[in-house]
Amino acid sequence: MYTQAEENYLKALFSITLEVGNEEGVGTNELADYLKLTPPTVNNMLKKLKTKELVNYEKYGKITLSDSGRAHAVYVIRKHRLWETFLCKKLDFNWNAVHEIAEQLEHIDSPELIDRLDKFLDYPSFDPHGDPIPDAKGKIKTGSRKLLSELKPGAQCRLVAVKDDSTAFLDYVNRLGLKINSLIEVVDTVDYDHSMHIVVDGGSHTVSKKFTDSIQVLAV
Amino acid sequence: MYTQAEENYLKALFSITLEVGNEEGVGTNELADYLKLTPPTVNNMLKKLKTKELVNYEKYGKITLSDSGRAHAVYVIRKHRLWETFLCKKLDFNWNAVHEIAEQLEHIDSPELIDRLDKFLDYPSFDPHGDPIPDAKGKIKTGSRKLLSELKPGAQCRLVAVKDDSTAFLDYVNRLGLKINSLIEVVDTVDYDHSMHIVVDGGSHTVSKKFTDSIQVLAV
DNA sequence: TATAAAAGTTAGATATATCTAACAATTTTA
DNA sequence: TAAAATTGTTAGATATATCTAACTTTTATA
Repeated sequence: MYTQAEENYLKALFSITLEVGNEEGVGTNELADYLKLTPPTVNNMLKKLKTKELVNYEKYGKITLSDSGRAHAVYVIRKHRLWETFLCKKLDFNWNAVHEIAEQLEHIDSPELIDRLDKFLDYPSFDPHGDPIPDAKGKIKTGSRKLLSELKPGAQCRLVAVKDDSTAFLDYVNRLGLKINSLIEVVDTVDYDHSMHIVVDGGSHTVSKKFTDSIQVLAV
Repeated sequence: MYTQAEENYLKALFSITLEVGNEEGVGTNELADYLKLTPPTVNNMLKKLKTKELVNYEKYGKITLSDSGRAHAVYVIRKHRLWETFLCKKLDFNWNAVHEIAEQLEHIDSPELIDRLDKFLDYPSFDPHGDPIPDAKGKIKTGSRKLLSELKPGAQCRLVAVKDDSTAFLDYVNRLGLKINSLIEVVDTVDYDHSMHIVVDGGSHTVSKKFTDSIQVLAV
């Protein structure tokens, strides 16, 4: 099986590729930066991951995940997001307090445990942050995720994730009554500064472009 | 905090002391045997645990837990047993299938997680094997645990644990309809071979001394 | 295109937790 | 009580995952 360190590298490679849309691969320094490790450490581990055929990598070249590497990365993400969902839905943790615990839980090695947890949570498709949870076959529901700022007047959507972790931002989100899965209606936009009129839970608000850029939604 | 290895040593020391009733302390080889490690490995770790003041230990002497060592050992046992309870009660695992997974989960480091899990499970006092779960203050419900074979006719008790892991035995236990917390009534005993007449769930059975020696109960 | 900057690698050290082989102390027993 | 058996320790090796310092290759730029 895979060590915790190995799983962290696989997950990091998968995430960087997604976030940066980095098709051609990831660099050693970039990965080191992301994992908060030094480049030689990463270089070292890369050799190991290569002999295990989890990554494609040549000296001085870019790093990509192999098929088996990607499959396991997706499984680690599945574990992480299922545990986050458990922590929030069942243990009443606040959704912004679960990440660190899930970082530990995601390395527990028991496929049966994960399948049963999935069932116990009623096969959720999204975690408390609105990120999709890969299913048992590794399939990830993509949907048409957009930023709230991209929507036109008249559009309806549901909040699936936020892209800002600051307390100020999260407090504001809460104050507006926004939660995961909240229905948001775009009433109007202001051309001048791209601020937006939205309706949430019957309440009407005007929010800035800065704000709508940090809200990820799924069109209804 | 404590590493997984350290937690395993602490737990082992606590368990050996309990099981063997070993008041004066544990030997290096004994501990090595229990943990399935070599004596030098244990010797090495002991030095480390001593500098951390988790054990009392002098060269060639017996090993005992310090107060802080014992406190943490109890906490690890609390974590382990709460997770086992979760796996059985919530995820429908069979009670003899949860140990290995709990061995992993017990090392997750988050006191808040454990407190919330405890609450979620409604503050259980016993795990699925009938072993007591230390409470948040480290207090362990002792009760008057006995073997079923020690009881006299007329006595009533509840099953808290079994001392045999064989399939044959467990199948028999199931066939009798015995579960954790089952009420058992001792009707009669046969002097000749110490077999016992018991009533479980309205059903009457005659069981051998060999059997009643493997059933731990708590008097009602 | 030559040089400077950035990115990547190698070599060697450290910490943890384990091992085997050899040796030392303690305990048992003949 | 001396020899044998058991128990415990030391020394040195291995594997994993990390680091720093020094060096090399690639890329950017003047």
